[in-house]
Amino acid sequence: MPEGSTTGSVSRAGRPNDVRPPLDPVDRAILAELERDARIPNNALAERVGIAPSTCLTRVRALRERGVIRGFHADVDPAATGRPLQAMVSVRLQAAARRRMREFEEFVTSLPEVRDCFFLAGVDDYLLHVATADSAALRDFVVALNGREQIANTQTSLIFDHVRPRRGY
Amino acid sequence: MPEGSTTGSVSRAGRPNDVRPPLDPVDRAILAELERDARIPNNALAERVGIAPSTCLTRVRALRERGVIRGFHADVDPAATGRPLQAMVSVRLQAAARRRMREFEEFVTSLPEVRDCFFLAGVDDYLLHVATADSAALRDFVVALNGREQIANTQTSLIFDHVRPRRGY
DNA sequence: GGTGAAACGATTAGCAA
DNA sequence: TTGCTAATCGTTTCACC
Repeated sequence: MPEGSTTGSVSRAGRPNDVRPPLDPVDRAILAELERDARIPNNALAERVGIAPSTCLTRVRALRERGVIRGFHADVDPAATGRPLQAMVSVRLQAAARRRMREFEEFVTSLPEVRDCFFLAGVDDYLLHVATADSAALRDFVVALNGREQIANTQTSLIFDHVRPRRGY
Repeated sequence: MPEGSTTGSVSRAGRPNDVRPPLDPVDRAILAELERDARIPNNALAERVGIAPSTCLTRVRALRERGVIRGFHADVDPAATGRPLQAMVSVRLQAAARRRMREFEEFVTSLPEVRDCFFLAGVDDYLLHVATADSAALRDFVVALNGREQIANTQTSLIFDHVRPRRGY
């Protein structure tokens, strides 16, 4: 890979080891399409964004390798798998327990009820997005959380609805 | 939870048009795999869950048609697309504005900063998961929200980290 | 629910801009 | 360096067991 003279004319003389070229409009179109439907065939994706299939494949692979695309996931309806009740549980740790936050994170992410764990800067330390079978299961979950001496208090809000906007890039 | 025929005690074949048979262990294995990697080839998926490829394809299609799988989405790193700063913004509406919640939802889901919008039962009405370029952009977003007369108040917490546990079914 | 052949899409190598 | 074309390879589909 020749680094010497050829790149000099265009390169923004900043980081010689820059492996993160900016996303061009085609990359952004690819991201928008794959976020909408991660299983669109490469042919169809290429046509939608206006490039050849092989080029499209190369770009998608590059986006994965650069970490722009972190993965592809199925969106499974929690209600269909026996967890129709969702809630947000904010958690405040005991001041002394903040030295063992890793331990807490490993604990909560091992619980089957927890869908997401956000580590926050604010009055609360964590926000947990949980899904349970019913209100009794949710109560059991919260009671179990509060039973750990690391935890100062929790506050639970039921989720009536969850909208995930279509994102454009 | 293979307990032989004991499920009959709760879910009876009462509805002749029941198009939602319970998920069997193979279905659950398929869901777990597709949630982990939505782009796994059908062959590999079939082998992992121990059925023939054609059967696997039929099951995946059925799971989609039944709404158990709601879609497949790429997970795009917000930082790589110019939005490295994430926050949770809780929103309380004016009492009078609760009759026009649809309007509010359509507004916030049209904003490019908003990744998720949760409609809550609790002290706050909404929780917004947002991603912005920097703290100035976040401030502008919150100021713009508070500028709408529907909104009573907001509270913003920065997100330091977000862990998405691997879910098993 | 499984099998095999035909149809389709994905991938690679080599070429053109 | 990037994108295109064409041949190979693997995957999906469908009729049938």
